[in-house]
Amino acid sequence: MLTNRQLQILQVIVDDFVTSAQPVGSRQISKKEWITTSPATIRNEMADLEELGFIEKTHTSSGRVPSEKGYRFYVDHLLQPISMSAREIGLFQSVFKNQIVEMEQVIRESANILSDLTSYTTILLGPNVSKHRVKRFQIVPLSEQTAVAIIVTDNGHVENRTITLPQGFVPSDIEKTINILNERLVGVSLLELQSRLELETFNVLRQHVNTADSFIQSLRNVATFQNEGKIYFGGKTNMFNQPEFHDLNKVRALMEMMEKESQVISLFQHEDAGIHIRIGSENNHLVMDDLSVITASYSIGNDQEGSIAIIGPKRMDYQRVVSLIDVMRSGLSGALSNKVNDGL
Amino acid sequence: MLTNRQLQILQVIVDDFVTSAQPVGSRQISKKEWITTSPATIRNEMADLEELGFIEKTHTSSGRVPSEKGYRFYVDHLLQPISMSAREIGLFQSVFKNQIVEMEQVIRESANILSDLTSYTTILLGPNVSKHRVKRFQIVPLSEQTAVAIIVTDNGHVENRTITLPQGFVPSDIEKTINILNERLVGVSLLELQSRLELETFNVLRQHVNTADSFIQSLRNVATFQNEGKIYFGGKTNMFNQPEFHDLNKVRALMEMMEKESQVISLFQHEDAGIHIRIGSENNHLVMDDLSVITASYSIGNDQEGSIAIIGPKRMDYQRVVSLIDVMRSGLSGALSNKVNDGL
DNA sequence: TATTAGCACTCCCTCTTAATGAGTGCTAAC
DNA sequence: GTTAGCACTCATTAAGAGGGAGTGCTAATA
Repeated sequence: MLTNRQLQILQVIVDDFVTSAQPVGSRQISKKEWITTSPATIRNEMADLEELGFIEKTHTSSGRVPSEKGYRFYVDHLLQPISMSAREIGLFQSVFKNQIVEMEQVIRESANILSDLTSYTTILLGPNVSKHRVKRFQIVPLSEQTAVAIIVTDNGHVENRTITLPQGFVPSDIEKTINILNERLVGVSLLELQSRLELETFNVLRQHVNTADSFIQSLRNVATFQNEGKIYFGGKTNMFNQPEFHDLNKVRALMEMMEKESQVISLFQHEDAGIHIRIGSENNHLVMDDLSVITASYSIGNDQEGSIAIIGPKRMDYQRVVSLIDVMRSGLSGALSNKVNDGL
Repeated sequence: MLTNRQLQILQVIVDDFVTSAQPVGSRQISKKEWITTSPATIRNEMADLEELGFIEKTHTSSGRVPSEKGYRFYVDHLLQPISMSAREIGLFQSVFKNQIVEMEQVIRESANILSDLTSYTTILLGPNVSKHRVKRFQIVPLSEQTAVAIIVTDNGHVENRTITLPQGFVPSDIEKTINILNERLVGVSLLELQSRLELETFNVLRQHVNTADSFIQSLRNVATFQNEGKIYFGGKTNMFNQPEFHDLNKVRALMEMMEKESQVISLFQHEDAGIHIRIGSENNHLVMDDLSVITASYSIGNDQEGSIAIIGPKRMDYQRVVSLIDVMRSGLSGALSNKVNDGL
């Protein structure tokens, strides 16, 4: 168990290192007015803290730097919520109050604001469409052989695919197909759509419509959706400002990671909802060893969610980011749920 | 006018510098088997070439490097088409032959292949939708107040917007609106759509439908499209491999540029069609001073086009890239025009 | 007259060395 | 338990030396 004085010292080390990016020495700590002991005493305490694994040296005679364990302890025990400045609050309100029409735009703006305020990189995961429910099917023929199939969901999301029509398919066949699909599948969630099609709808189609297997295959494709929401980035190049990223290889690795959708998505995986902080190697990804990720999820209406992530150096201003992400999550939830209730 | 020997020497300097990224010295040039003169003579010629502005030194006693004027001359007069390897041809065919369904996917893959083959960054501009023609309007109500308006174009492209319905708008009003829109606007290009709405359709609507000005405003929004095609990137991080980009600030500036849509679009602006090469400062953009951009356009069907750009260091393998981009342009044009003819 | 060998000179790059300074750990005194 | 004092470590910076690649010029050569 850490003594009070050790807690104080650990806190100063983390806080100072977060702002300066320089190893923190005993003299520097002793300068804080609320620290009354001499540098020598602090050095003894630091030796203990190091032995316990909370801080480490960059070389034999350097100041101390928080270890991952140190950050973890700081995040778990020393973090205190801070309040936001008027300017920040204003910025948030500008996105949410401003009657913005499209959900997509709200999310996009949010990502930018968050990255501006933190000067870290922000990733927003849009809501997963798989819980939307079908509102309407439509098939619009383009030519003898092709048509566009459209699904409108209860949230106003529109999915569309180009499909191939069977030989000899006539307009009345299209009408019939549309009717069958709408009769049977309106209200079904996109997640269930595939299985519902297989289990019943295809059979009905085969009975009533001059159809072909290739057409059914096309419809199968229509019902296949991306499993995850769309990804929005804010401040992709912000990491260039961080001194720990003055190394080209690191920047490069990070940039490459962000180009790969699956790797980005994996940053968001969590057992439960709430605000999560993953520090350095806790991300289980070599590229992320020097980075921390703070994630939270926001909700839209009753059962849909999206996620927010802020990626910064391990030496991240956790207090601030946690506060900001919390405000953003509730702001987004509020703004977007309203839209849903309005039927949008 | 340059002598034959000067042409030869300039060519060697450009070719060698392109592959090695190192200033080229007289001795190195004299080693080429088809160069028969001694280093001393070559030095004299180089002094002349330098005076004429085609090459320059990085410092007093360094080898020579092509100047922008030198590259320009090389590109205009010394470039010879090269043939592609079997492997490369195979790669291209895999995108175009493979019966890929969605146009978007073909474009995306093309960007990746091109960046893989060149190890530069590729940008593809999707076709501009403004020349598509309306195939069908659809309005799907979501709630009392909101609905989704959908436009399907003759190419199978789907545009959609959420709109607000006027108070007291009933289903039959929606039916009427859909009919009016489809009667009057099918076949109109998206470019003209706005003006056609204003000139006639809105008046008809006002006569037949219990409508409101807010509704008309919504429809106006529906007819507003992005002016340019979608942007696809390939090999965004390839520039990290180029030795001239071992400077963090340059990489950063480039990355930031690529995040800004308008700046990316401006790379494509050209008076006429065909393959264009812009070298360094010819791009009129500070960030691009060390970069060259080769652009070409591809066509889809009769009157739509998209563009291809390859961004590399000024020290770019112009011959190869020009060949590749030319193959890609005709391949893309062929593949996508077929799709259009199939009605897709 | 065009070409070339020879040579002094320039500038970059790398390696070494020395000086500086921030910070530590330990010991002994308070 | 705390602290002053001091020897020690290591990163960082600056200055200097040596080597190498390449040039420009001059004088000799074909």
